[in-house]
Amino acid sequence: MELPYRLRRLDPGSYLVREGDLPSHCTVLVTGYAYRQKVTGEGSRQIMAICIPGDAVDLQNMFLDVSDHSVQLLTQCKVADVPREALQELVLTRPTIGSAIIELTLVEASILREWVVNVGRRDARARIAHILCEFAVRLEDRGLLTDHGFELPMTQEQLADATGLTSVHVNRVLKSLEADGLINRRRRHIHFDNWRALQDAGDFSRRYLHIPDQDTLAQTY
Amino acid sequence: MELPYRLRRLDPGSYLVREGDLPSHCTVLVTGYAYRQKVTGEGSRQIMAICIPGDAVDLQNMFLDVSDHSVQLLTQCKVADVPREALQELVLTRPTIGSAIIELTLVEASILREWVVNVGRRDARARIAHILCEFAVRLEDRGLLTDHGFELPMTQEQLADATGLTSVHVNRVLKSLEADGLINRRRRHIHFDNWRALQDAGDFSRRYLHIPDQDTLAQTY
DNA sequence: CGTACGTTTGATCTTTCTCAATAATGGTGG
DNA sequence: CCACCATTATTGAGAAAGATCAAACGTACG
Repeated sequence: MELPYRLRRLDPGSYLVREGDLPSHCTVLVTGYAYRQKVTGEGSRQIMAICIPGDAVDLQNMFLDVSDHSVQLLTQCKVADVPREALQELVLTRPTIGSAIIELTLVEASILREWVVNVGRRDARARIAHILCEFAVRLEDRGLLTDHGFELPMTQEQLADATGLTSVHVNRVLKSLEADGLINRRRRHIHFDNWRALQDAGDFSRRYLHIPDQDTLAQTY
Repeated sequence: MELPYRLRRLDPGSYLVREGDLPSHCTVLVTGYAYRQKVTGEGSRQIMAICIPGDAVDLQNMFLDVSDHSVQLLTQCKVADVPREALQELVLTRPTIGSAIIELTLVEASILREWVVNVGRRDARARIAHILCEFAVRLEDRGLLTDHGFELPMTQEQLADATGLTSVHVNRVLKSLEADGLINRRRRHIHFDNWRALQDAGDFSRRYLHIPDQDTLAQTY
């Protein structure tokens, strides 16, 4: 399958899609990180997903009309834009690809369900631990995990908007997780000192990510 | 398209899928209501979606492996089971159907994103108002809205589990919404006394539901 | 070297939870 | 039809997690 595409390099803070847009192409993150976001009438922001390299950012907009949320870059990114029509065409001519897209979308929905649980029914400590675990496992699946840690590409305020907390409280929880020996921080770099305990603290199970591979994080501990 | 199916009638509380299952068929709700649910390690429950008549309940399980959540009935239901293979086959032979399923799944994801916002960044009053609005508009779309109200098929405890609150607090908020003249309750029946104000209170906009039709609720007020 | 942004910390305040008890409501068997 | 039982709804009082406000401290970067 040879899809037409165009490469772009964008700076942190750029929008890939804005709520209300009617985008003409589907963007794939080649390198860098982004997040899906919505702002309430009151003006507070909620982040509903972190996009990592390899993620298709707006399948939504290929098959639906007006975008229901925004996607903003966390870091400098290289992205590939695929025209909307090309993708729609591909789904119709190659049903196998259609199935693959259904699968991608279903996994995304599964992750969203877990986010609802995280934000709705876990306390602050578990929420933070959970999001760290999720991020680590997803990165690992893409081969982006350095030894037992990673570079968290977001500020504590963004972490707060992803967990439904305030940045002040996120800070306190991070410090507490560190004090308890679950993680280790050097600037934005998170190292897992006790992966097992962090998973427990976050009530984390990787089932909902639907990643078939072996859990090497678990193996090395 | 003539899909093979089997009809069943089930009682409230029955499970259509359990987390961890590997279901062999996809269920469609013909009549009655259900919800998607997950239970945390601490034992608290979060409801992530309400299924209404006409909803396909586990597309998830058609294309993914082990189920990541449970689906339980709110009311007595009539359901149709379609074999997993039949549906997978259909997607491959009829790409148009594949596109339609992608679309369904994307809308479901959009609703989930809004739930994350609701539970993560709105206060109790707005959460309740929002979920009532969402339910009303979805029912309206299926032609299930009686004049300007509907029969809420869930207890206040279930409403609490859907909004990340406690049943006690849900009760207080409902009473306050009623006291302020936004809604009217007779047993489980909710009547919208001031649809405009309820939408405002819930920070509700129907965009994320991706329903093309006109908003008749708005027209009649 | 200064400015902007992000992090850290402390003190106080609010929303929502918890615990507990009472009142409706609906369904059931006699 | 009625008494009884199990849910569900309602209400009050006190407790707690997390928010808010405010300030100080780092660190990167132009």
